[in-house]
Amino acid sequence: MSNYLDELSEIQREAVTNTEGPSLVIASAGSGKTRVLTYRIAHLLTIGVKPWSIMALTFTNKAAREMKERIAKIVGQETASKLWMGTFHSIFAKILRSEAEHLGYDRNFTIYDTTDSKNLITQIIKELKLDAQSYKPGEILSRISLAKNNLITPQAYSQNASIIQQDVRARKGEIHRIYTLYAQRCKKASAMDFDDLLLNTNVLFRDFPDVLQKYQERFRYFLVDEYQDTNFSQYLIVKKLSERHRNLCVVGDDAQSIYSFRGAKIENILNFQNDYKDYRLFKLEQNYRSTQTIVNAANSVIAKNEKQIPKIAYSSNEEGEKIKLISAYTDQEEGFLIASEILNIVHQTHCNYSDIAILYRTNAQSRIFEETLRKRNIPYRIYGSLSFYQRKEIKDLLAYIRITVNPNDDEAFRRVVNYPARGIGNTTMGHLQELANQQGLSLWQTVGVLGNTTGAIKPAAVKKLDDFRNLIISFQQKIYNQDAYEAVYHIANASGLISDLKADKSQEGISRLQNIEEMLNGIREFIEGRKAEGYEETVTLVDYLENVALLTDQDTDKDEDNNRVSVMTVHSAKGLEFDYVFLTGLEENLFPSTMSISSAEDIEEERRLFYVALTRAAKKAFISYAQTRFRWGTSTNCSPSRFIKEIDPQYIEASFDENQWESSSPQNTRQNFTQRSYYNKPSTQNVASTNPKANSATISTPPKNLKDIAPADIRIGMKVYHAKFGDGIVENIEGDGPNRKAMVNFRMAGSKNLLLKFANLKKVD
DNA sequence: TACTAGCAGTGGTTT
DNA sequence: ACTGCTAGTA
Repeated sequence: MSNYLDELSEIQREAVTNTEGPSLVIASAGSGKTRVLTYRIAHLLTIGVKPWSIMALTFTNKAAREMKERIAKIVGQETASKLWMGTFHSIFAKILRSEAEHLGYDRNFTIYDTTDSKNLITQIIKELKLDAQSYKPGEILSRISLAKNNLITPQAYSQNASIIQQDVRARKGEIHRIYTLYAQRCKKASAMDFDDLLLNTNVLFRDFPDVLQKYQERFRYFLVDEYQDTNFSQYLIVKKLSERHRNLCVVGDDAQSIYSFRGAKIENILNFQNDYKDYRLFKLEQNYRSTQTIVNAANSVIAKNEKQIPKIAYSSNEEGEKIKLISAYTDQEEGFLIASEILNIVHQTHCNYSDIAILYRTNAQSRIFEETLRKRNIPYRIYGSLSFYQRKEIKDLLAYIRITVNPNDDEAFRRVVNYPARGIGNTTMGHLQELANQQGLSLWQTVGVLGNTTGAIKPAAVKKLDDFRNLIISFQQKIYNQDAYEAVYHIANASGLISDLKADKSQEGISRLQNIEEMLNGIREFIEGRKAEGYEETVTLVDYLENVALLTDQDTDKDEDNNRVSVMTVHSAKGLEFDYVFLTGLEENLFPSTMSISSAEDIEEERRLFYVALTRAAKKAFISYAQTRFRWGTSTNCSPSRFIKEIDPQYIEASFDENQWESSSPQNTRQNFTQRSYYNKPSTQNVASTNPKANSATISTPPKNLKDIAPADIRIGMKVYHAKFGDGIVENIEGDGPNRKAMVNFRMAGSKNLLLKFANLKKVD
């Protein structure tokens, strides 16, 4: 630990040791940014700064956790765990909870996720009887989000003539009313959405100077990672908090700003010098990660952007291999070719699967890689996409937990009031909502005063609502004296959720029940984790809920078997590195995305995204595109991305030939290529001895055959189930006659993984 | 009120 | 392809 400074280059060391005053670290890709951040914090601790006076803001929970682990190795677990390190959202959620009363919120406020927000907006649009065609919840939400990130309150929104005019021109003149109602409803439900966590922090600091002062005094050193991706709201929080001690170190790279859709302002980093005239600038330009070929290729592309801080990114590593272009007839073939390529790499270099990543622009592309990797027995892990916490049954259970902790949480109320069925239908709920609106109460509070009103809701329905209310009250009595596991176990049973799932004998039902079990296990692990950290009191439901609201799938990384190929979006690959990287789907209208091609600014962002993707690679990059791709149900023709052409050709293995592209017939059918890819790569050792004919024939028409199979016996582990197939692909057929066996690749409902199972075929054509 | 089938709309990246 | 909603039926 004494020689940690020796591991740094001169410029890195300066960035680490110049701890006082404002500093801007421009860190281009692979320049050791994380190392600088961790060592800077370690250095602060070494020179005697108290851990709880350091606030380090990262972009993802994962980044925070990894950094914490690295710091712990230098200064010890004990000290590291006292740092205030996390995402903006999690750090300020923590602060908001302890200051909630100032803002008129319950300490146990709920955090609404995007789905909750959209549901609420849908509800409001209905109540206002607005045209569903022009008012789409997703769009409205992003408009509201944008406003919040720029600290425009509903009131300010309604009074801002130019905003209103813009809305009216877009035939969405009522957005200000939706925004106002939305904010009111959230408040009434004691709920904050993601943007509120930042907005309300700003409100807190604006309206309660003594509170601001308290935190200004407490935190003496600030570090902000990925500064180019902060929005105005985040910018202002940091600015205000650091005003007192002025020890602010921001780290970022304008070339990697890829979150403007979420309000990020690249100007924050470009204009840092305006706010802090006495700032010190550290430019980390040497790339220690990638080969010269990769760095130069990436530079040749990003040079096309107008907006940027001048810098020279260079590599002193070996020249390395050229980028390999992979051209596929279809998206399926793209998957197969990449799988083959991966097997080759592993075979030739003996690297780990975990040194390889497949990156794509949209989550929708993940499915094909899932299937093709599965078929070649290549272990993989998909990040993002449908998160565990997005699944129906998990959301249901979470809703029960939420309403128990915060009964005013209307979205949770609506979700579970009639699940499992309690005879409280739309009619009753419609009346209840109306009453709640009239009286300015939450749904929960409204049920509480129903006895006093003689209204539309019939006594039978009132009784049912009361029963539901009493059920939740009985849960509430458990939350402070039981630990989270016991409480949730009780809730899952007493709510009827478990028996409802048990009654469902289908594949779906079984899988859902397993997910509930998994969640309960997760809670147990959470409790143990807390205790390991030295937390002595009972770990309650409230503790758990606080933790879980801001978790994403990527945070539940179990280290069981880590030797897997990483499969993820380019966005979530930010900050990571791999020896071998596959950039996939490099086609116009996909990467760059359709939505961005009309605006120069958006194209620049896509180009930065491409830059981020390419610079993830340390040793070799592969770029693939398909000539036809299944999108929105049908096959569409695609042309290769402009970004391929923007790479200086000297860095590409086979020079890109447009003619070859044009002349090849896009009419190649699925069957043609499927056979082709199978025959090209006949049974590698990983593929079970398959009959290629059976493969190509069945792959082309999966669902039809599967209908013939049902009901089938499916073996999962040691158990055999009668299952109805939803979707799947017949992988291989063995034997003969009416009772042949099939190896079937199918997806359990709600599960993101494909499972390879055997099924007894009743009848197959 | 609960359940099902059929239909329409949608498809971007994330805390 | 996939979800979420609506209408029709039990």
